[in-house]
Amino acid sequence: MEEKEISKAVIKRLPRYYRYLGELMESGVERISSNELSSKMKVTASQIRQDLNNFGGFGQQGYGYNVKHLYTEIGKILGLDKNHNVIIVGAGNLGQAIANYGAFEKRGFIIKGIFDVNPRLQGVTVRGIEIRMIDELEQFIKDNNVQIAALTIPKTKAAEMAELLVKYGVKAIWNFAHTDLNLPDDILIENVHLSESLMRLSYNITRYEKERLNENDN
Amino acid sequence: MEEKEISKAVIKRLPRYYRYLGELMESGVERISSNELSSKMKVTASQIRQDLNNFGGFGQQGYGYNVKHLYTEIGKILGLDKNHNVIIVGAGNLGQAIANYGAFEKRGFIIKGIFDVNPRLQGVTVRGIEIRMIDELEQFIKDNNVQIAALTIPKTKAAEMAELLVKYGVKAIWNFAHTDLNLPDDILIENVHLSESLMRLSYNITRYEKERLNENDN
DNA sequence: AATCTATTGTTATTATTCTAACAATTTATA
DNA sequence: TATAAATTGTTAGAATAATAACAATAGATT
Ligand SMILES: NC(=O)c1ccc[n+]([C@@H]2O[C@H](COP(=O)([O-])OP(=O)(O)OC[C@H]3O[C@@H](n4cnc5c(N)ncnc54)[C@H](O)[C@@H]3O)[C@@H](O)[C@H]2O)c1
Ligand SMILES: NC(=O)c1ccc[n+]([C@@H]2O[C@H](COP(=O)([O-])OP(=O)(O)OC[C@H]3O[C@@H](n4cnc5c(N)ncnc54)[C@H](O)[C@@H]3O)[C@@H](O)[C@H]2O)c1
Repeated sequence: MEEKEISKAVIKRLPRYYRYLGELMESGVERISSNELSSKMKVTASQIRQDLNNFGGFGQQGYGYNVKHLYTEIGKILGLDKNHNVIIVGAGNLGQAIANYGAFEKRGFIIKGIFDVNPRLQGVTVRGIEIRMIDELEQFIKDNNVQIAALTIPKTKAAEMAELLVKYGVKAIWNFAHTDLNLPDDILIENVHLSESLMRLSYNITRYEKERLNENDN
Repeated sequence: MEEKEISKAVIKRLPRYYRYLGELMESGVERISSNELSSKMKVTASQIRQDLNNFGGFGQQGYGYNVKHLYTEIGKILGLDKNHNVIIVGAGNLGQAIANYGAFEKRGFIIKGIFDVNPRLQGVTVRGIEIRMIDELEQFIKDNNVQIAALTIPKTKAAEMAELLVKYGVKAIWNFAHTDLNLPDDILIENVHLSESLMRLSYNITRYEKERLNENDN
């Protein structure tokens, strides 16, 4: 029985559905139609139905979707029904900000440890989690079944560290360093390139200013 | 003279071209063909040529692209040749991490001020930048020609604060709160939804594990 | 129980994005 | 200076994604 390949675009939208359904659930809404959801989320109802249908018929004709059920199902699809063990590599500004953010744990992302090379950070704790030195990394990953490593170290060190993490058994890297990691195909990479995001904003500001100038010319 | 609309997909790739060209420039490479760049960046040469051609013919047949020139031109397209005044609203974990990150200034994103509601933070400085209280916000935005606000406050306050920022004259919001902002069409929004990024990783981990199980069944 | 209404699942159509192909043009070589 | 090689800009074609349409079906109404 072969699974139909789900397009990347659909996956990208799933967390947003999940968020909206969670909010609806919290405010006590029991059922919702693709049309109502459409106007809330500002996407077409057609797209909602098609997206959801990739994973099976969660709705009922004439009724709509049961909010709680749909929320749970999307959660399962996203793998949020299971815990994921996470380490943070690089206990600098960003690494500590992430470590301090409690909400990830609620979604099943358990921050097991934080690592750094700076000996002055050894033993310091962030939200009760101890910062450890790199020499403990290998053993720790194996002992704690670490799946995900958040990589928050300078870009010059990132590629090398990523390879080490993979060697030690990490399966997925959440990469904040401004560089592309070249790792085996079975290693999952999710890049968070904040400066690219800021550049897109800058592009749009620039374009918008240009447009306004052109309009004034007419 | 009408400008051809550039597709979102192209804009999303521009910062990555910019990064690669910057690195090539630093390592002294003077010219590059779409084919060479293609193998470095792992995208098709065809796409590179088509992307760049949206903005004009930067290359030369038989020669390729001049790295420095192309880098400069893409910088201009992205609006990186001008400074942008930025404030950070929310001096918590994330807000301070961003404020502490010096590299944005090098690209022309000047962090002018940091704001919070917590009186205990008043006067504290981050990388020399003073944390101010919200009552100074309006005047500060006007005095400093602030274009971009990084929004790093809890999601329950984000929508309200975003409206305030717009009212005071901010043109673009870099939104880290986990919520969609509904603002006038001429206000630019760039969302950084970290938990969505983490959920995508979780989805892929889950799917990959499933695939391996299926393979073993055969 | 029959009919009407709402709303999905699914197929068809349209739009967007990506890749391939190649003529035009420049540089390098003989 | 003529010819060959390299490589772009651009057009054509293929693939992917989004929207629209509608038949099928469940629930509500009479
Ligand atoms: N802070 C931001 O807003 C921001 C924005 C965009 C990108 N980034 C990127 O995120 C990464 C982290 O940024 P930051 O601001 O937290 O930097 P930072 O300098 O505050 O922290 C980096 C930490 O990594 C540690 N480190 C260095 N090499 C290491 C190694 N081999 N193993 C383990 N730890 C190591 C350092 O000791 C330091 O504590 C950088 O690549 C940066 O470019 C950060
Ligand atoms: N830290 C992370 O890793 C992370 C990850 C994902 C999302 N986020 C989101 O980013 C935002 C900030 O996260 P954080 O970890 O920095 O939170 P935080 O609690 O550390 O900081 C929030 C700051 O905002 C201030 N604040 C509250 N209301 C304000 C207002 N009306 N005006 C100005 N300041 C106000 C608070 O005093 C506090 O200093 C939140 O929306 C959070 O959900 C953070």
